[in-house]
Amino acid sequence: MNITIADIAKIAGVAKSTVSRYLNGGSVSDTTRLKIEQVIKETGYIPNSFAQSLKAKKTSIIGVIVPRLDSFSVAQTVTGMEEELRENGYQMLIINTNQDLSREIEALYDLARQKISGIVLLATQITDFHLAAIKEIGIPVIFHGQQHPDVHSIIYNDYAAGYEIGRYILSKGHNRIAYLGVTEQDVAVGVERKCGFQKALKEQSGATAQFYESGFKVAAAVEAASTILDGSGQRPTAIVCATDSIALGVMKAAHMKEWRIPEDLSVTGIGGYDVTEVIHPGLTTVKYQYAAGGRLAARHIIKLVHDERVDRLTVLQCELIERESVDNKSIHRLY
Amino acid sequence: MNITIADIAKIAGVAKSTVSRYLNGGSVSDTTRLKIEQVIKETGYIPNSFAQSLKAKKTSIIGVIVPRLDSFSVAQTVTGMEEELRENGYQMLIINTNQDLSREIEALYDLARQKISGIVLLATQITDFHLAAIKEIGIPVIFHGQQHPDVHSIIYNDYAAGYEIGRYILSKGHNRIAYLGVTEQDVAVGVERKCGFQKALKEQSGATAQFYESGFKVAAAVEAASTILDGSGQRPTAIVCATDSIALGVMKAAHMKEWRIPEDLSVTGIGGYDVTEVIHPGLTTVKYQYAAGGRLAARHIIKLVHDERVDRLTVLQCELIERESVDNKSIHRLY
DNA sequence: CTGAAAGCGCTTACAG
DNA sequence: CTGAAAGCGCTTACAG
Repeated sequence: MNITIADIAKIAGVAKSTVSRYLNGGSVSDTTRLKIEQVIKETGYIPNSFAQSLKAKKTSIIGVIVPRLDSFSVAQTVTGMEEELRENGYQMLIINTNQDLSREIEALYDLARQKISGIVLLATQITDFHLAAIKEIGIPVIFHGQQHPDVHSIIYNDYAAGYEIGRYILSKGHNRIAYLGVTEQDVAVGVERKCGFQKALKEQSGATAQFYESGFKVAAAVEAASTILDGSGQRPTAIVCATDSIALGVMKAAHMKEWRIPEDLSVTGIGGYDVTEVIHPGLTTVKYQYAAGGRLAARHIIKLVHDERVDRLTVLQCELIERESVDNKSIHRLY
Repeated sequence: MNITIADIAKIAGVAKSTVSRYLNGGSVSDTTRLKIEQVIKETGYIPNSFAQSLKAKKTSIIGVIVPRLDSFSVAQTVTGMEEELRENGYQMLIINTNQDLSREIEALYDLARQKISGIVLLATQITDFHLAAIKEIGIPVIFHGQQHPDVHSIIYNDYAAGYEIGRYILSKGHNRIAYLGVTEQDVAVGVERKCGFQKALKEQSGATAQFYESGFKVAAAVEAASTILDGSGQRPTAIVCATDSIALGVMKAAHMKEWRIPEDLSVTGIGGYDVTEVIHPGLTTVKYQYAAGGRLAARHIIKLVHDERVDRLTVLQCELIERESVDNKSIHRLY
């Protein structure tokens, strides 16, 4: 393992620079090429990429900072990103911050120290510390999932997603709706989706909604939903959820109370996780193309690394998927 | 960004070696320390980790080779691994091979070239090429999920999992059972689990089972299950599935045909994915501690990197979780 | 405590 | 086509 280019050169009876030239596709005579090739094969020589990078002053590694790995959206995004990166000769270094914002900042500096070529940050919140770090490290960074005017960003159209799902649920005649969202600190998921929904609500005279908040995990949603369903006031006919995970939690809470879906309660999600298609009843939701989003982020960061122009902001569209979790209240039932 | 230790030294009026010593916690006088600290702060100096690694001849990066990222088990495993690695000052470089075995071999060499300290391979199949590569690169490698006597391995007790689930389903009075497994090329999932199940079967006189094979994905399982359920022969009262994903597919197929679970068909999985708890009815399965397995793999690879002793083979136990997807045929129903 | 010098393994002009 | 030499940015004995 400790064979260096000098060893190869000595054994092959040539100069180091010749070996290096061979390695990098420079012109070498057939005889020396054959000789070098053989020695490399015999010795099992593997170039030391540090030394290479030390000269080249960069790696072909893209850093990806994620808040967690065990989430459908992140896993899909990262999968798409990895494929695109690999196809373009880049590797992916994943840093999982476990939802710790300060760790995101650290990660930014860490990656810079390692002369990563570029960074994609799957953001949940953007703070001044983020912006300061990005400015200081001076390597290309892309936000994915959240946006900021100073940084290249790729987002999903969360506002449209909320709006579509709102229009849909209202078109089905629901007017006692509970909206189960998440913290407003998450602009994309907590604010945009809700605002989109509210816009739909405003357009429909006579419709009202109650707004609630849940954590991101299924267990938190189960709890939040139980509170809503046990509520003393008017019971909602539908719960609109900011994410599919939350919708899953709501469905579970409903099952536990033996409410039927959609007869007793309609439920919608946002995200389009695979599992929403598999469960019964299938969940009506808005599908996000996470893998495609990941690929796009990869393509953009590669362009930035090559100093090519990239749109400051890219908005990815999404699509309503109608399944069986919403009851139609606007037609008269036969029985 | 191009500030080097030499710049710091010049500005601070000291030698490079002094700066280096400061950086590495060597003894420096208070005055020079203060001076250096200030210059570093002013310039925003970030050490070049290539140069560092070039001397140190190693990184603190562990490579993790995975067949895919968008799977519950992989995501959990990797999450656990990343936490343990980070807590010990290591970073994780993930390579996703997208189920392509030859890419696993490439990845092994790639990682070696980058002087990764160690490698964890989430294996599905082990070939001679793997073994040859591992021998050649000469850095520590751990198999996770599959075993081989020549390589440090961490596996789950797949045989016991199959056995437990077999005993359980038999104890519930099922005797027309379909076992829906996967390719035997995957020793852990395709062979071990099935053999465990078969052992349970042999111990119970009069019980028989039909064996079928499915792909790993839900969609493949839906198809396989449809074939079983439409079969001309005796219909099974239970389908035992080699993974939770397959069980999810079976449940979906059953719903599509309006078979009730568990009344018309019992279903079991193996894996213990989060979603199996959330769906209705809850899936009876065998829970694998994926995150803990990932942490353990991380701990082991770190030990190997430090030349410490590690058991050649570690077998992780798992636990039956009884939920609502299995009917009890051995009691007389009241109606 | 501090500094000059050599070296980690590679690449890159520059001569020949 | 080939080789000698300098240099990438850092660390590490070795003197002082």
